[in-house]
Amino acid sequence: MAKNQKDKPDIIAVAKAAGVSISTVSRSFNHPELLKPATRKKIDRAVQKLGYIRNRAAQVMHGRRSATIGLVVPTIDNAIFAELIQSFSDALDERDFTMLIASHGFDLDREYLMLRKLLEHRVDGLAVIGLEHSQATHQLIEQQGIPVVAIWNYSKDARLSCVGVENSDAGRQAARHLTDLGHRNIGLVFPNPAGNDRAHDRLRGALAELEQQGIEVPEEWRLQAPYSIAEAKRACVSLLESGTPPTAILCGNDIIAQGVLYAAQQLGLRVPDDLSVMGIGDFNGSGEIEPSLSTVRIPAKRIGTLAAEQITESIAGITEGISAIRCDLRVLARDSTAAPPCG
Amino acid sequence: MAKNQKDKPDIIAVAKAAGVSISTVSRSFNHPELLKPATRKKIDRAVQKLGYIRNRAAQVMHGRRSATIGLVVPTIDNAIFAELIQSFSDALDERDFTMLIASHGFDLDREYLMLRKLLEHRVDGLAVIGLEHSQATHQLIEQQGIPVVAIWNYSKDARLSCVGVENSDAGRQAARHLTDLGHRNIGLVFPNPAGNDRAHDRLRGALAELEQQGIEVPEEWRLQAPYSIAEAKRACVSLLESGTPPTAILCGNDIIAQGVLYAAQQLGLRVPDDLSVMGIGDFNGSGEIEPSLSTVRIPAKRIGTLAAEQITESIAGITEGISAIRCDLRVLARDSTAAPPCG
DNA sequence: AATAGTATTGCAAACGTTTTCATAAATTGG
DNA sequence: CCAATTTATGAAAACGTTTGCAATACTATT
Repeated sequence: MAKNQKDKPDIIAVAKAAGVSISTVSRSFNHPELLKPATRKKIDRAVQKLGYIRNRAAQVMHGRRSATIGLVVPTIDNAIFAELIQSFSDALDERDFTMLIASHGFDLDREYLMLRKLLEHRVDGLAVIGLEHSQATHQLIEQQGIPVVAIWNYSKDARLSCVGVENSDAGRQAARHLTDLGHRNIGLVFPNPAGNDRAHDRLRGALAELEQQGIEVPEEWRLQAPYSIAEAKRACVSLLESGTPPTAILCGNDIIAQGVLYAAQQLGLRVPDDLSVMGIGDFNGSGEIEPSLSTVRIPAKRIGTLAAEQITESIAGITEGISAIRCDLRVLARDSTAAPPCG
Repeated sequence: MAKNQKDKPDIIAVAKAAGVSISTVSRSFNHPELLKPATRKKIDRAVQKLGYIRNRAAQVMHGRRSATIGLVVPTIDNAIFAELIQSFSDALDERDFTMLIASHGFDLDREYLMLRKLLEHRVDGLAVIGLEHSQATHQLIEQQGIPVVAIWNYSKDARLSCVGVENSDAGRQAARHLTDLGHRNIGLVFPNPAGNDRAHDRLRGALAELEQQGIEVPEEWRLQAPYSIAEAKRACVSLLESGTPPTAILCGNDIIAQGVLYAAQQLGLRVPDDLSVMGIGDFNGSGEIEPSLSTVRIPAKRIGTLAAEQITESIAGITEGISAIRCDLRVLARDSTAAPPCG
């Protein structure tokens, strides 16, 4: 028989059933070593019988941790964020935390709202993506004095603790890989950098590297594409069909690169013979595409795990102040890039 | 200056600052229409000034909704679950709920633990994937009398409210598509069905359809692959290299299909001329792969949205009892399937 | 101007825990 | 066998809200 909403057993019911006081029951959960084994057993049996489940809300009210962490991401439905979220969640889980998650669709004003929402639930810590946030967000964090970790982007003098990679470096390395192969005519397909410091930094890094080598990228070779294979593919087709296509395309992430790869295939261009395609990210499956995608590996799993460690330690008071952890990048030269066609 | 953890302003501080009673402040949040506009303004200003954020935990203690829903999935890092999670989360968000999420890695015993964990946080409702769960899980749900929705799989006489598709039908339709094209030699690559009723049902449906048509699938053409492009690709290479490969491969989901596609490409097999590949799911990007993947479309977004509606309505008491919502499937015949090579 | 409503606001109990302090029980040493 | 510890348990305050009920301040009617 399904019980009615209201008659959820509470600690008092357990105490009665076990024939002990409330405090004793509470202790059996929080400091079991203080109880006589016999008492503990009595309580365990009562808990079992009644199907009692602790009420975290009541604990929180007493000033205890909520044992929850809030994560706010631009979007969940994104190969590499999904990988990150998974590892972050797993690592939290090992530490007995639960994850509250919210997404804002790359809108930093909505991000602020989501943070507030999570704060209402009294999360013990907060994780956000990237280091660029609205003024209101920074103020909120400052004011609440709650542990926060920024994931994905790294900067040695960040305002927030962070765990991530130097995205400008990712862009630089990707560009460098192409120029090392001899490319001088390079197209750029990146996401909209507004409110997305990862994309912004990558693009900046790539352009810096190219400029340093005296390479200029004409306006018509710079495309903007959202995070979508379909749209990247579509956007790219026109670029490749134009009279003078580049010999290589550098993409802001592997999803875009995948779209570009398919666009090339559709147009009958051979990769890498006719066109080199370079990604950033090394998403799940990037190594299995045919031709396998050259990319700059960003260790999503590792970042997620480290971020979880950082935030929980910060909550436990083990870590003090701001810490910045940089994860290494490395170019994975696979089969989608090669020297440009003889020229 | 970052405030100390402890001096978070509470409703009392706000009341003092606004020069009103605690109850009035509380009302300004929960029944603003009862307040004189002037009073409301005073309170708003005080809230603003102090940076007050409501404490949901205290509300929960008073018997109010926590405004949270717990979602337990096998894994977050999975193209189609990610899409589902996103739409579920978005729909919840519109209804002012927050999502707690946990994953169990296809281990139904861990699923039970996760549910308990979420219950400790007093979620107002619970969502799980599929209709197959451990005995303990069913008992827990029964006993707690909490609204639950099972997502992804549909059955007209399910023990739980559900929103999903008839997975056996998905398998059947996929098989049917191949046989309609004339295939009789069909390989099967599916995930491990243990604790995964979606995969199990699809496989069952496919086999039923094939059997009905007098087609038998030899043991060596039945492969098991996890949810991974890389592993599916690897597993499939050996099958395709064997002396007598099938003319078509039916895959348990689009990720596996993608792996199979790449395996074929790697081996120089032309799809669909030499080999047809059929997926199930219609993941993001499946239509853009070259060749575009034929598949059975499962409307993940729609399912997520409906599930969110169902669970929130059930919490609000609008819906009573068990309801089962079936979403339609349809075959998307794209470029990865064609008639078998002349035989 | 007095009365009857009605619109606002305040008081205090209740929600389910944890924890400090106090007390009772058990153990130890002499 | 008693005093002195040490161990195990209980009583009650506190946490930050919401809400039923009571009180007060208006408004509209006569």
